[in-house]
Amino acid sequence: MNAENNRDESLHLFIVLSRACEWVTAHAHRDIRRYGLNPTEYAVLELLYHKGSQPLQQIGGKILMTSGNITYVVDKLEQKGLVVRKPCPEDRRVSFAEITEKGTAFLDEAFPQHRKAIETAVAGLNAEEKRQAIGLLKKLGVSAQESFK
Amino acid sequence: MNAENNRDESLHLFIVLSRACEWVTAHAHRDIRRYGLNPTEYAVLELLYHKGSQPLQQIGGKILMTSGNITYVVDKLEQKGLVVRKPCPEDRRVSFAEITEKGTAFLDEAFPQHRKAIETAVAGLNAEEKRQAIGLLKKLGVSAQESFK
DNA sequence: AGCTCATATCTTAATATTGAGATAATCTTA
DNA sequence: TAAGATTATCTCAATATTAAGATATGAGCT
Repeated sequence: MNAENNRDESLHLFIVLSRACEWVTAHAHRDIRRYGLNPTEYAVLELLYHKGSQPLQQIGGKILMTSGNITYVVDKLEQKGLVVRKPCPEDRRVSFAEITEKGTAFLDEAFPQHRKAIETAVAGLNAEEKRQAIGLLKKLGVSAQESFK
Repeated sequence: MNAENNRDESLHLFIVLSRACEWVTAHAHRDIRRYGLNPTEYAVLELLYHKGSQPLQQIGGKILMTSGNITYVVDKLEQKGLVVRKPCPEDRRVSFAEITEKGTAFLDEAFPQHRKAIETAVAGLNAEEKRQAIGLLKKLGVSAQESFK
């Protein structure tokens, strides 16, 4: 393999990666809209549901988002009663976002449906192919993150 | 493998797919901003550069975007002198977007740099792994698109 | 304590994107 | 040919997101 082929493969990889992600995401977003949330709101809510309370800052790290947008999205979720802010006792600069009972009840209902939508979206790969894809994508994601200084 | 493991793998696949795409895209976007364009503008410009003039409608199909946004983005590119609208002689509802000389000269310069940025972003996989990933992602993307009725 | 630097959140204005629907041209088919 | 359906673009208001920087806290040092 020469340098030129390698070039082409890199771009090609980026294209098919983007496509696959767009279309699987299209399934996910369509599902989320049924719940009256936008994708960002859902992503934050699910993060809190699965990982517990988070400082706003860390939400931005886990879901790629600027700080201004985090504030905005958490405001929205707070208005809907799905999330509350809790001041951090050790560091008064820090606010935690915490899911409310209403938020938990909501995701208890919505999450299994959401999971089904994702299963449908990725049904084009069989179990072994999924396993392979996971391995390759994990490696790719980690290295791309690390080389993004 | 039972149904439950399969479930978990689907979600897991979606997560690593999203992550990989986010981080590779982060490289691409950072590169694009150096040129004074936003990612959508760049995507439209590159489409015209590589595939020639396109009806606005078809731009929306190739880059997932709503029609209102296509109008807006093509306006922006037109203001910057990188693109012009050309009416279609056969169907007067249709406008083509066409890249200008200035736009072509711009991408002659920018595209090789952009390609390098992508190469760096995906350098975590070797040639064989890229080949495998391309195969799996192509299959996944096509099936996700097809099942998104 | 006071100073400086780094960090976390928030504010605000500018920009980007969506969603609904208006407008106008083409196609279909009776 | 005329009516209705479809398609392509555009308009515009509402919403989402970014970018820059303001504010406030904490940590380390003297």
